[in-house]
Amino acid sequence: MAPNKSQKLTRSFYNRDTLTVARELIGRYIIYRSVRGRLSARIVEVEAYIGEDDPACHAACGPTERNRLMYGKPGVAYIYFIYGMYHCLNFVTERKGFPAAVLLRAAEPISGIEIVRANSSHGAEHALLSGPGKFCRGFGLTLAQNGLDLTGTELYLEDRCDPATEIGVSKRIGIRQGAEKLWRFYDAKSDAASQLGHMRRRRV
DNA sequence: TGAATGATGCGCT
DNA sequence: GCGCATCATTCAT
Repeated sequence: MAPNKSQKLTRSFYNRDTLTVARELIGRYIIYRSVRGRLSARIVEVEAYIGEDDPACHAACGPTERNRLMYGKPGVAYIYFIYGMYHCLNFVTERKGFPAAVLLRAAEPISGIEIVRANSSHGAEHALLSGPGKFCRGFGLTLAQNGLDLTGTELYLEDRCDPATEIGVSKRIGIRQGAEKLWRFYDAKSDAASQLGHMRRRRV
């Protein structure tokens, strides 16, 4: 059998229930063909933000210029600027008109690690992309990439998956409203996924 | 080992 | 003017 040529996830993948998409994103590979070279990483932590009824969702107060991509077609990158210095990357999900997205919170660097390290400046390899702000910093993603179509060639997810042996579920991190929803998914065995409190791993 | 805090700029009420 | 889907550093225990 010929080796599998890795395929891109299509728009129909994103055009589904957001929690399903979020769960299925764990273990997938994200590819970014940056001007500095090709970067890839394995996704290990995500969070879902779903609709105007979700008080933590950027669309909670209805459509604005900032969140308009969330109302658009699925399979698009929604990137926003936060806390004066960080960017966060989301994948828009569900049908056009319904605002929802999955926030990428952490990944394991796979290739282009030297570029990630140069963007990040310091830290252990497994920690380079372990956080939504750190991921965008390491990959070099900014508002300039906001709105990129994930079915294009610059930024996309591969169909290929290295599934987690154990997927954890928890409350979302860093929010106040809607904090009780268990809409965070992570690879429980990954060093790059942020662990919480008592689950924190011991040093080796 | 964990809690508190400063950095820093923009969107929105 | 306030609060924010963060992070690194400082401080307390």
